[in-house]
Amino acid sequence: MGFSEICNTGLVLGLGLSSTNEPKSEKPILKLSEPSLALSLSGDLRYDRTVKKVVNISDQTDKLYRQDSTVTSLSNLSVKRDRELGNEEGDIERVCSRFIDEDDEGSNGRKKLRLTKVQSALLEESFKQHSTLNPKQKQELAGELHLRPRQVEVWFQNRRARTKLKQTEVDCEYLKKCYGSLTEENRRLQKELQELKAQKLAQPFYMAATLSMCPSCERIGGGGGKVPAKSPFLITPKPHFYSPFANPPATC
DNA sequence: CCTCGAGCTCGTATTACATCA
DNA sequence: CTTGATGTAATACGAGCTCGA
Repeated sequence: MGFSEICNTGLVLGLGLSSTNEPKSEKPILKLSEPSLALSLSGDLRYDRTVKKVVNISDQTDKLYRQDSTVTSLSNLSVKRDRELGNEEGDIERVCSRFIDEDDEGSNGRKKLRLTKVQSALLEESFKQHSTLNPKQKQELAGELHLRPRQVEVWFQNRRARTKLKQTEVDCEYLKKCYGSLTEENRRLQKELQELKAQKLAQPFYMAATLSMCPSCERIGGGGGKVPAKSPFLITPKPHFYSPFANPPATC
Protein backbone atom coordinates (compact mmCIF):
# COMPACT_ATOMS: atom_id res chain seq x y z
CA MET A 1 0.00 0.00 0.00
CA GLY A 2 1.40 3.33 -1.00
CA PHE A 3 1.27 6.45 1.01
CA SER A 4 -1.05 8.13 -1.43
CA GLU A 5 -3.50 5.31 -0.93
CA ILE A 6 -3.35 5.85 2.77
CA CYS A 7 -4.15 9.46 2.21
CA ASN A 8 -7.23 8.47 0.30
CA THR A 9 -8.68 6.42 3.09
CA GLY A 10 -10.16 9.46 4.70
CA LEU A 11 -8.37 8.58 7.88
CA VAL A 12 -8.25 11.43 10.30
CA LEU A 13 -6.29 11.29 13.46
CA GLY A 14 -7.55 13.45 16.22
CA LEU A 15 -8.11 13.63 19.90
CA GLY A 16 -11.72 14.65 19.93
CA LEU A 17 -14.67 12.38 19.76
CA SER A 18 -17.16 13.25 17.14
CA SER A 19 -20.71 12.36 17.66
CA THR A 20 -23.78 13.81 16.18
CA ASN A 21 -25.92 11.84 18.53
CA GLU A 22 -27.62 13.55 21.35
CA PRO A 23 -26.82 12.43 24.84
CA LYS A 24 -28.43 9.11 25.49
CA SER A 25 -30.24 10.46 28.46
CA GLU A 26 -32.18 12.76 26.20
CA LYS A 27 -33.20 10.07 23.80
CA PRO A 28 -36.75 9.01 23.75
CA ILE A 29 -36.76 5.52 25.11
CA LEU A 30 -38.75 3.12 23.04
CA LYS A 31 -37.93 -0.51 22.89
CA LEU A 32 -40.31 -2.85 21.25
CA SER A 33 -38.90 -5.71 23.17
CA GLU A 34 -40.11 -4.12 26.33
CA PRO A 35 -42.95 -6.06 27.85
CA SER A 36 -45.53 -3.32 27.69
CA LEU A 37 -45.21 -2.99 23.94
CA ALA A 38 -44.38 -6.55 23.11
CA LEU A 39 -47.71 -7.67 24.39
CA SER A 40 -49.51 -5.67 21.80
CA LEU A 41 -47.28 -6.84 19.00
CA SER A 42 -48.19 -10.45 18.91
CA GLY A 43 -50.51 -9.90 16.02
CA ASP A 44 -49.96 -7.88 12.88
CA LEU A 45 -49.60 -4.58 14.59
CA ARG A 46 -46.20 -3.11 15.17
CA TYR A 47 -44.65 0.23 15.96
CA ASP A 48 -43.15 1.85 12.91
CA ARG A 49 -40.41 4.30 13.80
CA THR A 50 -40.61 6.02 10.46
CA VAL A 51 -44.20 7.03 10.94
CA LYS A 52 -44.00 6.99 14.69
CA LYS A 53 -47.15 4.99 15.19
CA VAL A 54 -48.39 1.49 15.40
CA VAL A 55 -49.11 0.16 11.94
CA ASN A 56 -50.45 -2.96 10.35
CA ILE A 57 -47.49 -4.79 8.89
CA SER A 58 -49.03 -8.01 7.81
CA ASP A 59 -48.11 -7.25 4.22
CA GLN A 60 -44.78 -5.62 4.89
CA THR A 61 -42.46 -8.53 5.12
CA ASP A 62 -39.25 -6.62 5.50
CA LYS A 63 -40.66 -4.16 7.95
CA LEU A 64 -41.87 -7.07 9.95
CA TYR A 65 -38.29 -7.76 10.80
CA ARG A 66 -37.11 -4.21 11.27
CA GLN A 67 -38.14 -3.68 14.81
CA ASP A 68 -38.35 -7.22 15.96
CA SER A 69 -34.95 -8.51 16.70
CA THR A 70 -35.80 -10.61 19.65
CA VAL A 71 -35.57 -14.30 19.26
CA THR A 72 -36.39 -17.21 21.37
CA SER A 73 -33.51 -18.01 23.60
CA LEU A 74 -32.27 -21.49 23.98
CA SER A 75 -30.44 -22.64 27.00
CA ASN A 76 -26.84 -21.58 26.91
CA LEU A 77 -25.86 -25.11 27.64
CA SER A 78 -27.40 -26.55 24.54
CA VAL A 79 -25.87 -23.90 22.32
CA LYS A 80 -22.51 -24.38 23.92
CA ARG A 81 -22.77 -28.12 23.56
CA ASP A 82 -23.59 -27.80 19.88
CA ARG A 83 -20.68 -25.50 19.29
CA GLU A 84 -18.26 -27.62 21.22
CA LEU A 85 -19.27 -30.75 19.44
CA GLY A 86 -19.30 -29.03 16.10
CA ASN A 87 -22.91 -30.05 15.79
CA GLU A 88 -23.83 -28.09 12.68
CA GLU A 89 -26.60 -30.35 11.52
CA GLY A 90 -28.86 -29.10 14.21
CA ASP A 91 -28.08 -25.50 13.43
CA ILE A 92 -30.69 -24.87 10.82
CA GLU A 93 -33.35 -26.58 12.84
CA ARG A 94 -32.44 -24.54 15.87
CA VAL A 95 -32.56 -21.30 13.98
CA CYS A 96 -35.83 -22.29 12.38
CA SER A 97 -37.35 -22.92 15.74
CA ARG A 98 -36.16 -19.56 16.93
CA PHE A 99 -37.66 -17.95 13.90
CA ILE A 100 -40.97 -19.63 14.34
CA ASP A 101 -41.12 -19.04 18.05
CA GLU A 102 -40.32 -15.37 17.84
CA ASP A 103 -43.78 -14.26 18.81
CA ASP A 104 -43.86 -16.03 22.10
CA GLU A 105 -40.76 -14.20 23.18
CA GLY A 106 -40.43 -10.60 24.17
CA SER A 107 -41.40 -10.81 27.76
CA ASN A 108 -37.88 -10.29 28.99
CA GLY A 109 -35.99 -7.80 26.83
CA ARG A 110 -33.96 -8.68 23.78
CA LYS A 111 -32.17 -11.97 23.49
CA LYS A 112 -29.17 -12.30 21.31
CA LEU A 113 -28.90 -14.80 18.55
CA ARG A 114 -25.54 -16.41 17.95
CA LEU A 115 -25.06 -17.26 14.34
CA THR A 116 -23.88 -20.76 13.67
CA LYS A 117 -20.58 -21.51 12.00
CA VAL A 118 -22.36 -22.47 8.83
CA GLN A 119 -24.34 -19.24 8.77
CA SER A 120 -21.29 -17.14 9.52
CA ALA A 121 -19.28 -18.89 6.84
CA LEU A 122 -21.97 -18.32 4.25
CA LEU A 123 -22.35 -14.70 5.21
CA GLU A 124 -18.59 -14.23 5.05
CA GLU A 125 -18.49 -15.88 1.66
CA SER A 126 -21.22 -13.60 0.45
CA PHE A 127 -19.49 -10.57 1.93
CA LYS A 128 -16.33 -11.42 0.03
CA GLN A 129 -18.28 -11.24 -3.21
CA HIS A 130 -20.07 -8.00 -2.41
CA SER A 131 -19.96 -5.98 0.77
CA THR A 132 -23.45 -4.62 0.18
CA LEU A 133 -26.62 -6.40 -0.75
CA ASN A 134 -29.48 -5.41 -2.92
CA PRO A 135 -32.95 -6.33 -1.67
CA LYS A 136 -33.14 -9.43 -3.81
CA GLN A 137 -29.78 -10.72 -2.66
CA LYS A 138 -30.73 -10.01 0.90
CA GLN A 139 -33.97 -11.91 0.55
CA GLU A 140 -32.27 -14.87 -1.05
CA LEU A 141 -29.51 -15.02 1.50
CA ALA A 142 -31.99 -14.74 4.32
CA GLY A 143 -33.98 -17.60 2.89
CA GLU A 144 -30.91 -19.71 2.44
CA LEU A 145 -29.76 -19.08 5.99
CA HIS A 146 -33.20 -19.24 7.55
CA LEU A 147 -32.72 -15.77 8.92
CA ARG A 148 -34.80 -12.68 8.61
CA PRO A 149 -33.74 -10.22 5.91
CA ARG A 150 -33.29 -7.65 8.63
CA GLN A 151 -30.80 -9.91 10.38
CA VAL A 152 -28.82 -10.34 7.19
CA GLU A 153 -28.88 -6.59 6.69
CA VAL A 154 -27.66 -5.97 10.22
CA TRP A 155 -24.93 -8.54 9.83
CA PHE A 156 -23.66 -6.81 6.70
CA GLN A 157 -23.78 -3.44 8.39
CA ASN A 158 -21.79 -4.68 11.33
CA ARG A 159 -19.40 -6.52 9.07
CA ARG A 160 -18.71 -3.37 7.08
CA ALA A 161 -18.14 -1.48 10.29
CA ARG A 162 -15.69 -4.12 11.52
CA THR A 163 -13.84 -4.07 8.23
CA LYS A 164 -13.52 -0.33 8.35
CA LEU A 165 -12.36 -0.40 11.95
CA LYS A 166 -9.71 -2.95 11.13
CA GLN A 167 -8.52 -0.93 8.16
CA THR A 168 -8.35 2.16 10.34
CA GLU A 169 -6.17 0.28 12.80
CA VAL A 170 -3.88 -0.84 10.00
CA ASP A 171 -3.69 2.72 8.67
CA CYS A 172 -2.96 4.00 12.14
CA GLU A 173 -0.08 1.58 12.55
CA TYR A 174 1.27 2.60 9.18
CA LEU A 175 1.14 6.28 10.06
CA LYS A 176 2.85 5.60 13.36
CA LYS A 177 5.69 3.94 11.48
CA CYS A 178 5.88 6.87 9.10
CA TYR A 179 5.98 9.25 12.01
CA GLY A 180 8.80 7.29 13.57
CA SER A 181 10.92 7.22 10.45
CA LEU A 182 10.27 10.90 9.77
CA THR A 183 11.33 11.76 13.28
CA GLU A 184 14.50 9.79 12.76
CA GLU A 185 15.11 11.48 9.41
CA ASN A 186 14.58 14.87 10.98
CA ARG A 187 16.98 14.09 13.77
CA ARG A 188 19.62 12.98 11.27
CA LEU A 189 19.22 16.13 9.17
CA GLN A 190 19.44 18.36 12.21
CA LYS A 191 22.68 16.70 13.13
CA GLU A 192 23.94 17.10 9.60
CA LEU A 193 23.10 20.78 9.68
CA GLN A 194 24.99 21.23 12.91
CA GLU A 195 28.02 19.58 11.34
CA LEU A 196 27.83 21.81 8.28
CA LYS A 197 27.65 24.91 10.42
CA ALA A 198 30.58 23.78 12.48
CA GLN A 199 32.57 23.05 9.35
CA LYS A 200 31.77 26.44 7.92
CA LEU A 201 33.03 28.17 11.04
CA ALA A 202 36.19 26.09 11.12
CA GLN A 203 37.12 26.88 7.51
CA PRO A 204 36.62 30.64 6.95
CA PHE A 205 38.33 30.61 3.54
CA TYR A 206 36.43 27.62 2.38
CA MET A 207 33.76 29.61 0.60
CA ALA A 208 36.27 31.21 -1.74
CA ALA A 209 36.75 27.94 -3.52
CA THR A 210 33.00 27.82 -4.36
CA LEU A 211 33.07 24.14 -3.73
CA SER A 212 31.76 22.35 -0.76
CA MET A 213 31.62 18.82 0.45
CA CYS A 214 28.28 17.42 1.45
CA PRO A 215 28.89 15.46 4.65
CA SER A 216 25.97 13.21 4.04
CA CYS A 217 26.85 12.02 0.57
CA GLU A 218 30.49 13.03 0.69
CA ARG A 219 30.44 14.47 -2.78
CA ILE A 220 31.62 17.83 -3.99
CA GLY A 221 28.89 20.30 -4.75
CA GLY A 222 29.01 23.58 -6.66
CA GLY A 223 28.51 26.96 -5.09
CA GLY A 224 27.34 30.29 -6.42
CA GLY A 225 26.22 28.86 -9.75
CA LYS A 226 29.65 29.31 -11.27
CA VAL A 227 30.21 25.73 -12.21
CA PRO A 228 29.61 25.02 -15.89
CA ALA A 229 26.56 22.99 -16.73
CA LYS A 230 28.61 20.05 -17.95
CA SER A 231 31.04 20.16 -15.10
CA PRO A 232 31.96 16.80 -13.64
CA PHE A 233 31.49 18.43 -10.26
CA LEU A 234 27.89 19.25 -10.87
CA ILE A 235 25.71 17.03 -8.79
CA THR A 236 22.08 16.79 -8.16
CA PRO A 237 21.67 17.93 -4.62
CA LYS A 238 20.23 15.37 -2.32
CA PRO A 239 16.70 16.45 -1.46
CA HIS A 240 16.88 17.51 2.10
CA PHE A 241 13.26 18.49 2.29
CA TYR A 242 11.62 15.21 2.77
CA SER A 243 8.20 14.68 1.30
CA PRO A 244 6.46 11.57 2.58
CA PHE A 245 3.83 11.93 -0.10
CA ALA A 246 6.31 11.72 -2.93
CA ASN A 247 8.83 9.49 -1.24
CA PRO A 248 7.69 7.32 1.64
CA PRO A 249 10.42 6.16 3.98
CA ALA A 250 11.74 2.66 3.60
CA THR A 251 10.41 1.73 6.99
CA CYS A 252 6.82 2.37 5.97
C1' DC B 1 -38.70 22.65 -13.28
C1' DC B 2 -39.02 22.91 -8.08
C1' DT B 3 -40.58 21.35 -3.65
C1' DC B 4 -42.01 18.22 -0.25
C1' DG B 5 -42.78 14.03 2.12
C1' DA B 6 -42.30 9.06 2.29
C1' DG B 7 -39.45 5.23 2.08
C1' DC B 8 -35.21 3.16 1.92
C1' DT B 9 -30.20 2.21 2.88
C1' DC B 10 -26.09 3.42 4.96
C1' DG B 11 -22.66 4.79 8.57
C1' DT B 12 -21.91 5.49 13.21
C1' DA B 13 -22.44 5.24 18.11
C1' DT B 14 -24.19 2.67 21.54
C1' DT B 15 -26.41 -1.04 24.13
C1' DA B 16 -26.98 -5.54 25.73
C1' DC B 17 -26.13 -10.20 25.65
C1' DA B 18 -23.02 -14.47 25.20
C1' DT B 19 -18.76 -16.37 25.95
C1' DC B 20 -14.34 -17.07 27.79
C1' DA B 21 -10.27 -16.74 30.74
C1' DC C 1 -19.04 -19.43 41.39
C1' DT C 2 -17.90 -14.66 40.25
C1' DT C 3 -16.01 -11.18 37.50
C1' DG C 4 -13.93 -8.43 33.96
C1' DA C 5 -12.79 -8.41 29.07
C1' DT C 6 -14.09 -9.23 24.54
C1' DG C 7 -16.95 -10.14 20.50
C1' DT C 8 -21.00 -9.21 18.22
C1' DA C 9 -26.17 -9.01 17.32
C1' DA C 10 -29.30 -5.56 17.73
C1' DT C 11 -30.98 -0.78 18.34
C1' DA C 12 -31.15 4.21 17.61
C1' DC C 13 -30.59 7.99 14.85
C1' DG C 14 -29.13 11.25 11.36
C1' DA C 15 -27.78 11.83 6.48
C1' DG C 16 -28.32 11.13 1.77
C1' DC C 17 -30.72 9.32 -2.03
C1' DT C 18 -34.79 8.15 -5.02
C1' DC C 19 -39.44 8.56 -6.40
C1' DG C 20 -44.01 10.09 -6.89
C1' DA C 21 -47.43 13.70 -5.97
